Amino acid sequence: MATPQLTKNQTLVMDALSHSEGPMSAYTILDKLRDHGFRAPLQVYRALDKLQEYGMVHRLESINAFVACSCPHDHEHDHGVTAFTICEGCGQVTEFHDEAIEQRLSTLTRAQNFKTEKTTIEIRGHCQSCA
Amino acid sequence: MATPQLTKNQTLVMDALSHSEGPMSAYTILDKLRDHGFRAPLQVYRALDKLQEYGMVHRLESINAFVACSCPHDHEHDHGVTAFTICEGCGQVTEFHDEAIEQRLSTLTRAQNFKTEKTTIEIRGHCQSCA
DNA sequence: ATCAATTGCGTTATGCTATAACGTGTGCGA
DNA sequence: TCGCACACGTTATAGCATAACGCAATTGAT
Repeated sequence: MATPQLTKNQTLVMDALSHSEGPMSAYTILDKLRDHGFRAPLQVYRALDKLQEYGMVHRLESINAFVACSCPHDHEHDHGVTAFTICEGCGQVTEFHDEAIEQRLSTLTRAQNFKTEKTTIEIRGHCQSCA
Repeated sequence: MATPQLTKNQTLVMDALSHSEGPMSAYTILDKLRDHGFRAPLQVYRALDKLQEYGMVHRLESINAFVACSCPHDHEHDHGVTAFTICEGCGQVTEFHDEAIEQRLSTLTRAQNFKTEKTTIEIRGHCQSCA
C-alpha cells in the first residue's frame, strides 16, 4: 500500500491527529478544523477512511476514536496485527506489534478455517502514571 | 462474580440473545421485545449492563452488538481474556479463549507497567462457509 | 414498625457516531 | 473531447448510547 500524495482535507486531518496527545473522535477533529473550512462530519470521515487505508491512522473500536499510527517509518508495507493499550485515566494510547500473538491467532483462525481480514486488539486499563 | 436471580427485563434480554443465531444490536433487541412491553433503549441497555457484569453477555466493540456468552458452564468464575471471530458474511460469532495469548499480553502489558482492566480481541473476516 | 439506602423500572429528552444521497468540479487517459 | 474516477460540499437521516427525572419495591439497621 504505497502512500500517495495526500489531499488538502486528508492533510488537515492527519495533522490534527499527529499533533494531538491522544486519540480524537471524528467530531472532535471536525471542531478543530472548523477554522480551516470544515463544516460537516463527512469531510472528516472521508479523510479518515483514506488515511486508514494508507495505514497512517488507526481506529480504536472500543472508544470510537482515531489515532495517528506511531510507527516512525513510512507505511508502504503491512504491519500485521496492531494492538493498543488505552489508558482510561489520561487517554494515552500505546501501539505495539507482537509476532507471537500474531502467530498464535493465525494458528487458531486457521484451525476453524476462518479467513481473517482485520484484527482488533485493544487493552483498556490504566497506565503507570494513572494506576 | 456469582450470578444472581435475573430480573424480568434481564431475563427477556438474555432469552432474546440466547435464541438468536448471531449478535444483535441493542435496538434490534428492543424491537424484538416490544411485544413484551419494552418501549425505550434504556430498558435494553440497563439489562445488557447487568448481563455483561454477570459475564453472561459479551459486547462486540467492532460492530456495536451483543452476544450471549457461549460458555456452557455457569459464570461464577472469570474466563480471562475472551476473543471472537466475526464473520462479515453470515454474522456468525465464535468465542474462544487462549492461554498462550493471555500470557503473552500479560507479559507485554507488565513490561509497560500497564494495569489491564478489559481486553478486547475481535477478528473480522469470513468463516469457512462464507469464504 | 419505620426510616434510609439500594436497586430496578419507566419515560422523555438529548447527545454522540456514522452514513445515504445528491450534485459539483477537476484531472486524466482513451 | 468524451468518459471515468476521484475528491469535495451539503443536507438530511440513520444508528448507537446516555442524562436526568420520578416512582415503586426491597432490604436491613435502628
